[in-house]
Amino acid sequence: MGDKFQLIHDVSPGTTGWTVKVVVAEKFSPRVAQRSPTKYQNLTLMDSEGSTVQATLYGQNITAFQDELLLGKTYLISNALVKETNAEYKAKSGEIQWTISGRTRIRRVEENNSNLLISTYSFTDFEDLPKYMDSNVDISVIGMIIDIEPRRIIQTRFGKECQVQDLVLVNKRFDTVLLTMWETFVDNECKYICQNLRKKTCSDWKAYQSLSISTKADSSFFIDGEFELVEEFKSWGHTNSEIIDNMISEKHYLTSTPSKLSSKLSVPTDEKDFTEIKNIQGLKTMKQFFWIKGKASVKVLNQTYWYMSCNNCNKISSENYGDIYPCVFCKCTDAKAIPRAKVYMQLTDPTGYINATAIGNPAEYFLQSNAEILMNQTLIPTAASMRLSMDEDEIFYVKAITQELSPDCKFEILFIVNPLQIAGDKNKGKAPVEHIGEPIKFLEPTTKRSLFHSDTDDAQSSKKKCDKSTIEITKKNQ
DNA sequence: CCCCCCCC
Repeated sequence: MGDKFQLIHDVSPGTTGWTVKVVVAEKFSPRVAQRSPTKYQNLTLMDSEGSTVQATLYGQNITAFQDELLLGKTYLISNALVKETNAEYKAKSGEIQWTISGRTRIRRVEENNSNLLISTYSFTDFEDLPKYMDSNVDISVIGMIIDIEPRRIIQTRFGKECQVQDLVLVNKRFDTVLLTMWETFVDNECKYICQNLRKKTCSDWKAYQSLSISTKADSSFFIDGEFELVEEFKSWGHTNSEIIDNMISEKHYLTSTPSKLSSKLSVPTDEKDFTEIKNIQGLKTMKQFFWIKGKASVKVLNQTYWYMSCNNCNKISSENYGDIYPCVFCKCTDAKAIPRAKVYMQLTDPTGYINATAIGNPAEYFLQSNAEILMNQTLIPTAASMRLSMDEDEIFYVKAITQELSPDCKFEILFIVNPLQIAGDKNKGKAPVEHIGEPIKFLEPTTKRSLFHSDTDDAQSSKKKCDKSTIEITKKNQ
């Protein structure tokens, strides 16, 4: 890791022009927020000195960046949103968190920093695992996955059905533990692990993973994340492939069955470790279209009237104007970064007002300007530089976006039509009316794909979510 | 058909 970049500690809220080189040290499962339909995903990023910062992705960014931010890989990151963690939730003050979004610039660096990652973890020996039962502390283990059992369905003591799948981990002393993956870990990690195991012949397995594990009070071990340290076991696995092959063919590790310990190991007892079904079902975004006749005006002068966008999909870009780049959202390889107008304004008619956003054409039409001018304008605008309010009524085609668990509606202006233009002239009826009268539309929640890997073909991964796995200690194999 | 920046 070089030193010509800033370190994580150098970056505070308000710091500008920074670039930090980081390794993705942990990548957690995406989750659905408890009190809103928002999906979020936390990452742990580590700089060259081993300092870490929590980075969070939201919504569509989770899938957009799933192949850009890979576990254990190194990146140059700039222009993340840096802020202090919410005082409501943080224990200590001054804790910093980065939000990764479309405007965050991320550049892959071909560096192997797995030694750095390893150096910051202390791994618990398999034989010491029982000590940590009930201790409720975080521990880490490192091992190589040498086998995976078929997935199975179990019933918890609460009668809930869960899908689980057992993995066999081996350490360098050839001790084994059985690691039970639960629920979404079966959908995500196990599927990936299976693929890698299947690809190889028995003597050449190279799907080495380690797992960070935390213990909970009910004696189970939960996996709450994943990291990957390939180098650690690569040569070891190769050197010892015969022994490992033999372990697998003899299935020594199955001489002790999980059921021996299963009475002590269970799914979480704490209700908040389960996601309530009401939080994940019926998460619909309701969209409704309608017309308004009234006036628009800018009430908040000090806003950004443009954003840099992909010329293919209009989504936000972290590139400079004119640059050709691969868009993470539409996957267009030669997208061009161009400015796009936007404006936040107030719509009024005699009965009241709403706040609304316009983007692209309607924004340019209302402001009587264009995106390039808006981009280059440095001062807070005045009525001389753009239109800030309307003198006469115009017609607005508005979309309402209601989030079921959110109290307020958001409005977006899709089209603006000047009544004079359609009054008895040839443009009449040419307003873009294809959405008129469109009934309420229910959309599926976004981002159904597995986050770690792009291979989720079964759609049942929308089932959620005790993102937990237990580890069960088996007898040593020899 | 996109902006905002959301969670523990």
